[in-house]
Amino acid sequence: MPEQDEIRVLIVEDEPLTAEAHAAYLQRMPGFTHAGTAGTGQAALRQLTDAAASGAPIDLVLMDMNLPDLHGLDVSRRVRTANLDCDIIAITAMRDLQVVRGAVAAGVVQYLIKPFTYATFAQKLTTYREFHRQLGERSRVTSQADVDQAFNSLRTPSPVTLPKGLAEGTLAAVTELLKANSEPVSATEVTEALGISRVTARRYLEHLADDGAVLRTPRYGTPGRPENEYTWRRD
Amino acid sequence: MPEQDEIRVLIVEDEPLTAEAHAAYLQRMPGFTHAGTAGTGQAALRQLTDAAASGAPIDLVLMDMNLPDLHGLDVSRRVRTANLDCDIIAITAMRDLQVVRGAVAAGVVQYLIKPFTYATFAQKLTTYREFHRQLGERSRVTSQADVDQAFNSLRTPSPVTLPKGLAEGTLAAVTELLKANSEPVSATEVTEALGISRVTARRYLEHLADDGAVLRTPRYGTPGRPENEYTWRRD
DNA sequence: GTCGTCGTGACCAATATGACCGCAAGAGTG
DNA sequence: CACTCTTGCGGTCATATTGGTCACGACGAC
Repeated sequence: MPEQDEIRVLIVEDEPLTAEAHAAYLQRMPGFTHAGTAGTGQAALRQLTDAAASGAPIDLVLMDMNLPDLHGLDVSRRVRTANLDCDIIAITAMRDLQVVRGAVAAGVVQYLIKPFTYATFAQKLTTYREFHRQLGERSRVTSQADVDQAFNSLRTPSPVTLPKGLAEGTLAAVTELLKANSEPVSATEVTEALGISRVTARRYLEHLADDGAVLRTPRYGTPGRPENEYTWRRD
Repeated sequence: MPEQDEIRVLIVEDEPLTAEAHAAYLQRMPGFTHAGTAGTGQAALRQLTDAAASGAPIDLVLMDMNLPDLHGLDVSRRVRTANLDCDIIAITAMRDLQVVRGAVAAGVVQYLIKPFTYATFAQKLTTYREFHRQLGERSRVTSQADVDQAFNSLRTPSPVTLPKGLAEGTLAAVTELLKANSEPVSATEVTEALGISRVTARRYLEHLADDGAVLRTPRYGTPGRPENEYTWRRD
């Protein structure tokens, strides 16, 4: 029985086997309910409209861009025009830049490139669930910061790139250490464990925190400036 | 396509003075060109169509949501339907959550709440410029990581500047606690709940009170100096 | 050489602590 | 009953303490 706060998902995919695979992936994700599957753009629009009329609207669409009748972007635009209140995650094998740009313009919240692993899939859905939860628990936003936070929650944590001043090996070592410890780790502990300086340790920890890969929380209670603790977060 | 590296911006705003102010702000931002101003939704759509036809398309629209003829979200949807390739930054005084959700769905890349400072404005535009640059320098995306990075660059939180003596993390924790309790909270309770000292708790509570985010009322009846109570106020 | 990465040390910032001050309740005194 | 004193608790301030921040220099790779 789908609860009220479950996210109802429509899968739009013309290849039956792929659609089934996506549905199987979806079933492993808590908080999501598979509300249906559509093989064409027209069918998707019809199902969305019916669901909205029947009082059990679709919250999220996993939309393949390559459909037999319409392009996924066209379907997305029509969804917007019809004022159907749902979010869209684009799934495509196409790596065309114009499609990515168009997807952003069409209000796509996430973009998955086929083929993808379950881990990637789960990460995107978890990120979306966080976004959905944040917007659901308030009826009004009170400040710019609230809006920024909502937008920010759509970020995917994982892809860690290397800006200037950071080396791959060091980053790997820090990441490894964080993954090994389930307990929060302070910059000083990283310093001691890896034999690098406190400044360097902080450089990498801060970078990971900015990327969303680790959680940064201040620790109080002791005199002096509060110490930041860093925790690796799996989702 | 005669693409320049400058980002061509259309300002959509019915209040002439405000439109002028936005234009002035825009002029201070390097990399952006003020391509025109529209006072109504219809005029905006016309200018966008004309610009696309003339070979100098608009890249970005600063769209006020409150327009005399159409709602900004409607204009956005029509832009999508007309397949006009441009991004939209929403500007609004309305804090309705539905508008925020609708804005995300309509492919709005940033959301500014009026009134805003130049710093906030600049931050949003800088974020967008980064996104635009990332998508511009490649003709094809090569991996999921590339797409994630592009999406993430749209959703980076704004670095808020705090007065001296206050830390972002601590302020967030105090704010969170106040939002959670509908009952008035005393400084002592904040101390116990967060594990911070009374002095620190008071510094943040006073800051929030000065900002108008919380209400400060003295409580009598108990021996000793009257205790200040702080209540989060949701508008 | 030049660029990129890391360490060093001085300086800055955020917090806890504790002594002191101020305010109100309630007891004590006339 | 009125005035004063005691008492208790929160606000205020100065200071110690600790971690964060920044600029620059060292060192290795190309």
